[in-house]
Amino acid sequence: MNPLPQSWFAKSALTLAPRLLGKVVKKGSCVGIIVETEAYGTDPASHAYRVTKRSAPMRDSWGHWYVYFTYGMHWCANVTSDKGGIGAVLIRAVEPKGGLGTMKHRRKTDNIRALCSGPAKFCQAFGITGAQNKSPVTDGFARHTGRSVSGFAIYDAPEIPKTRIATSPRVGITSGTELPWRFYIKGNPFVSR
DNA sequence: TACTGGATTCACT
DNA sequence: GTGAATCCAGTAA
Repeated sequence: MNPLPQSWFAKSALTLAPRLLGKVVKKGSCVGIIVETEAYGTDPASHAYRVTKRSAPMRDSWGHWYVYFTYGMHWCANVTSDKGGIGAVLIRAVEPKGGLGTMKHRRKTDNIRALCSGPAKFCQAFGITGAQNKSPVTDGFARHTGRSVSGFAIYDAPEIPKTRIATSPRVGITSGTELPWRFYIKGNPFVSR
């Protein structure tokens, strides 16, 4: 299984979000399949709407992790996208495939369906914090530059057939005029509510 | 410097 | 279905 190359992420967030479904995310012993993503356009609710010091990784690069802290207690992991633009795709849910013991310990639950079925749950289960912010999504990039490998990467996997992908605008976020788009694998029990 | 609000989660009713 | 927990980033003054 090969890490996705940096160039693979040089597409718009709306294009990238459904194509990330089915890809494999690994960090240390933890392994999972991405089953739900979310893409924002120019919604004022999006961190990309106004580039600040915090959201600068979205402007400066693509194919990097953009990890931010929210609600005083949760981390959320995004993959930066949009070559020549500004954007990121939020990883909302992952189907656990490896390192379940570690995930259960971090999440303090034995309920496998509750391990990664939410953006903050995913970060907690995988031990993702601000330390991973701005690190490249691909191990290959790290090797190429000689930087230390983050150990936190997305690996290639067969495309999910479009017929298995569902799309729905996210409700409940009313600050903007444009709703973020949620993509998920139909029937997968690990997607968030 | 102080204040406000948030891409969430979970316990409780 | 509702509300509390919690603290950082952004903004206004």
